[in-house]
Amino acid sequence: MGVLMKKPIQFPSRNHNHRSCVKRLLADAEKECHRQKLRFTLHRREVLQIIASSHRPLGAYDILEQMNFSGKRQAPVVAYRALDFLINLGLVHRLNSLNAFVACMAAGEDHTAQFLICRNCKNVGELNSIRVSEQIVNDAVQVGFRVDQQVVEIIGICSECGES
Amino acid sequence: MGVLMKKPIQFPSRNHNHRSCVKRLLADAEKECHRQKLRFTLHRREVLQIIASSHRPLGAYDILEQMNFSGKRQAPVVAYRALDFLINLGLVHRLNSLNAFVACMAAGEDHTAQFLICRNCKNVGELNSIRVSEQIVNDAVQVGFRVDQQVVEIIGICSECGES
DNA sequence: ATATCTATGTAATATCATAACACTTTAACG
DNA sequence: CGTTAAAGTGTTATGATATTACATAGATAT
Repeated sequence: MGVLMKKPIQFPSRNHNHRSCVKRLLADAEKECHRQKLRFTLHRREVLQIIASSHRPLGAYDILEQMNFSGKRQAPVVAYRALDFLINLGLVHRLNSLNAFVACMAAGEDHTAQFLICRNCKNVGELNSIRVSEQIVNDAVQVGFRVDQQVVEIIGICSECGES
Repeated sequence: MGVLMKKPIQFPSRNHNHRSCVKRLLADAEKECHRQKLRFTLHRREVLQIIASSHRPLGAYDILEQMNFSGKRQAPVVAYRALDFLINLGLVHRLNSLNAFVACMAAGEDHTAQFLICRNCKNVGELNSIRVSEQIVNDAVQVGFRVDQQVVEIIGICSECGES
């Protein structure tokens, strides 16, 4: 208990309403861009909105398909540029094991993202366990390895899908 | 100490001789294929040999380039088929964050592979900490998530590269 | 011998991601 | 303001990674 458990992150429920996620993320983005004097352009807003509207990871080309803001189909690079921006801002994460992207559920909280990926419903949650990340650093140090970045992606079955 | 530390896996030294790794892996492969009545064909042997000759991760097309056994250049699918086979056998691992492949350093030991990837020398070691994998399972269970598979890839600086 | 399963050869294509470069917009500053 | 520098966009092309489909060949079993 105590400091480690300050905010247990839930796996998103199956019929969870995304509207509040979208709203919160857009607000976070605006605030953060203002603070860092970065531009929250239309492409960037559009991509964030698309990603935040799903807790399923989306591929870059899935996102691209939904980018109909301007009416015409955009080139891939347009999506990738916006994604890079949002990832650097910490609002979007890339799932290496899926070549896909999800909105961050703990934006601004400075975390080492650890993902729970449900094989059944495809939803993604964040574990973000300080105990796990510290254990990794401790064990790596034992072999003289200095940790800069951790990729932790856990595949399994979420609670809702496991109930059946 | 005790059971957890039974075999601390070293990060491979920079000028480590790979010949013994290759030999051991090929022997493991033969043994395992014989046991499971699988065929250790020439393509499979060649790919394993190429991968085992490096502790740097190799892309599928890098491997393909070195597959000159038959003299002529092979189609990509040839490398991928052999890689799939070797991965299923547990002799090769895929690094999701690099889209690349490495030989397993703990073949046959039944482990959840966790990788240490040096940003500088590009060598890859295996951490394979039971404490880390158990911590992941424990923390996931807290949110009702059943873990089937773990992807743990740690990027940083190995001891040799950190000495400077 | 022949049926069956596994592996191979080959071509084509799908999927994911970046490079290069000209042009436009924004912000910053004298 | 007007000029300049930095950041963002549009467009085309290409690079990098991975799979599908299907015909053929080899191994194994009865």
